[in-house]
Amino acid sequence: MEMTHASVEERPYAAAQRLLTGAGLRPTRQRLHLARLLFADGPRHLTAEMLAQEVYEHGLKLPLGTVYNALHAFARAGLLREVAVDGTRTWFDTHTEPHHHFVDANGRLADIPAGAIELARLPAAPEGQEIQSVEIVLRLKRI
Amino acid sequence: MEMTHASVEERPYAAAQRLLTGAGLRPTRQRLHLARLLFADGPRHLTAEMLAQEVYEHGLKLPLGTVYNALHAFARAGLLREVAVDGTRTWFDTHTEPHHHFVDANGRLADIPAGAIELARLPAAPEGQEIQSVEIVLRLKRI
DNA sequence: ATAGCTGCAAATGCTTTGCAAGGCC
DNA sequence: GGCCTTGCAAAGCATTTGCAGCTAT
Repeated sequence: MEMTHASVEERPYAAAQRLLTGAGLRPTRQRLHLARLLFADGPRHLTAEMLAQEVYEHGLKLPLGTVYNALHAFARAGLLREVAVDGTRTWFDTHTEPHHHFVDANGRLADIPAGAIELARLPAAPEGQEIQSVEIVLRLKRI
Repeated sequence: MEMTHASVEERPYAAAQRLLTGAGLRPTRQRLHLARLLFADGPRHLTAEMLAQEVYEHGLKLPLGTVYNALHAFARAGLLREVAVDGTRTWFDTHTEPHHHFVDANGRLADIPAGAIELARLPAAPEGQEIQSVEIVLRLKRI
């Protein structure tokens, strides 16, 4: 009787469960909620606060600290990527392949489609170092 | 007698004075000090705190708030450029021409020489917007 | 059982702001 | 004199941390 009820509630989390377990993360209730919101649809760009707000709108309330902890755990596990494009807040991107971003006048992010931007030449890295990543940001303004 | 003494002390500030006045900024004592440190030599990348520390080492002590005010005034006047490459602090760059940056493992910035990096293709900006700037960051790691 | 999470609240670090006093034109 | 800037301290924000209690394995 518990079983039946539980399975109805938990089925939607099955994908999230696999995702977390596969990444070596404990599938806690909080993380499952977050993963479901993050990875249900296509690529997303959001801040911890935006995500906490979404959680809240879905009827659960998570402390911001927990949301940060989870997001960092996800990022460490390779499920998310942190993007630093403005000095004030951290964006988390569910799209983890190398790609670049538009930043609009309000500071919102959008992916630049793969292949739409291309480098013709890269400098050599300074002595004793190597290039780890290339990040291109195109800042937009309204016409 | 005042005259002579003053001129000896103020001569080093002549260039800074012209710079500020030319940019429409009042050449206050604090700004002159800062401008002298910032623009004496080649391109520099620093944070408000680093600059305040330098001021202190030169025998004057400026509140951080004043340093921030001055840096923002300089940036508004086009003497500096703010660079957001990490989510925690704001870098100020004395090099105002369009150019790109290396960010090393410690978060320190270095200019990428003009021409060492080149774009082959840019995406179209989304509807109703246009590209204002292109910012490329090459993150480095130690080998 | 136990290593790892969560919740909460306090702490942190950078940056901004308010406002009275001071300085430049 | 009038407006802008400074100094100082307090406030603001996003983020992190400490720690007791909980939970997944």
